[in-house]
This record gives sequence, structure tokens and C-alpha cells, in this order.
Amino acid sequence: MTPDCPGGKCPVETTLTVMSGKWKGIILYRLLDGKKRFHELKEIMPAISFRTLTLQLRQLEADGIVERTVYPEVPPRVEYDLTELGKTMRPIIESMFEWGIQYQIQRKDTHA
Amino acid sequence: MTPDCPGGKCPVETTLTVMSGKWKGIILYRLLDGKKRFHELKEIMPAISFRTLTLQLRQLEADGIVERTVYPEVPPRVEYDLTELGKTMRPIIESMFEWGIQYQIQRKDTHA
DNA sequence: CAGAATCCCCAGTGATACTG
DNA sequence: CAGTATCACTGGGGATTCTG
Repeated sequence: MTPDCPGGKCPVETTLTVMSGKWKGIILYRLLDGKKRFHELKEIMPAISFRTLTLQLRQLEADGIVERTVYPEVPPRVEYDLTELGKTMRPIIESMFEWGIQYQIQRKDTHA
Repeated sequence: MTPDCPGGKCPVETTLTVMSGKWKGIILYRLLDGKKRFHELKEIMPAISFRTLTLQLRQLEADGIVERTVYPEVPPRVEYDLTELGKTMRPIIESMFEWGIQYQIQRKDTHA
């Protein structure tokens, strides 16, 4: 694909692959201010299903963006946090956040 | 959705909605350095189908990101350019580009 | 040249029920 | 609490053919 991008695959496409998924951007945004438990994330994003939340977290984990820590307690406790690599996405998320705000102001008709 | 994001819908989600689609990020990246004709874009991204290229361009146009100019000539000529609003996405695209490069270096195994 | 129209497929997502 | 398992569906994307 896109053979004339430096290094083979277009870096923008690479980033989009990692970030894409209906909820990944929001998950990343929510993790910017610190680690969260599974149900904490679910409460922040009520519209997501357990299954999808699990899957998207697992994909982010597989991509090295998110770290999953299981505490061997009863009841179980699992925390999700950004890895060092994940934290380097902050500029992307923040610029997307800023742009989204301006966009919502300019176009109240769509995606509001 | 995500009711506790400022202004209703999470701005990150808004941006992701506009940018999502398998090729939109690449299209935007390619338009950063100036307007392009339809087949020019197709040549840059050989793997995309005509149908999908058309659809993604139309969606970007509907979202006010891309401007479509038809020149009444024979054979027809159509140029696509970023709107002023579209140009404000530059920081996002560029930070995604930079991150993608670093990511490719760190993880040659996946998404390479 | 720049598409429109048609048909098709499957990956991503959702709903529900169950479990260590 | 934090999942897993199963089923089902939608729509985003692809292949092909046709047109002003």
C-alpha cells in the first residue's frame, strides 16, 4: 500500500491503525489523566459493551499502548494504564481534542 | 454517549469520526502539500478502489474538510483541496505522522 | 477523466448469558 | 469484579461494469 511513503507503509496509516476502532480514541483520552479500572472505564463510556471494551483494550495492549495489571485479590481488580509508548500519544490526542472543540463550534449541525 | 465530556460528545470522538475511514488520514496527509486531481490521488494510493476514494472524498467534503472543484472542460478535470477548516488539521496529521515513524522504529514486528 | 450503479463479503460491533 | 462464549447484524469497503 502507498508505496511511496517513507519506509514502506505511510506513518499516518500506521497511527490510524493503532488508534482506529470506535472507542480507542476515547479510551486513550480517558487514560491520559491516569490509570483506570475496568468498570471505571465502562462507567465513563456507558454506550460501549463489555465485550467491545475488552477487545479494544486487548488490542491496545497488543500494540504496546496500554498496560494491563491484574491484582490477585478477591474480588479481582484490574487496572489499565498507558505505557511509556502510549504516553507519547499525548500530543496526538490533545491536538485531536482541541480540533474537535473548534469543529463542534463551527458545525453545530453535524457530529454535534 | 460519553455524557461527561464537555459539550456533550467527546471532541476526540468527533475528530475521530471525521478522520476515520480506512483512507481518510492518508488522503488528508496527501492534500497537505497542495491540491490534487482525482486520478492523482488514485495513483498515490493504488490499493484504494475508485468507489471508496469517491466516497471518502465526498464524506470529507460533506464534513467541510475538503473542497471539490469541477472545471467544465473536456475531458473533465476535478481538483480536491483542503478547506480552511481542513488546513487546521495539519497539527493532527503531522503529530500522527511523527508518532507513526517512531512507532515503526520501535515495533518492526507489527503494523510495519 | 471522473465518476455512478450494482452486487457482495466480512471485520467490527452489539446483545445476551455464563464463569472464576 | 472482570471478564469469556456465542450468536447475530450492520455498514464500510472491494470488484466489476457502465456513462456523461
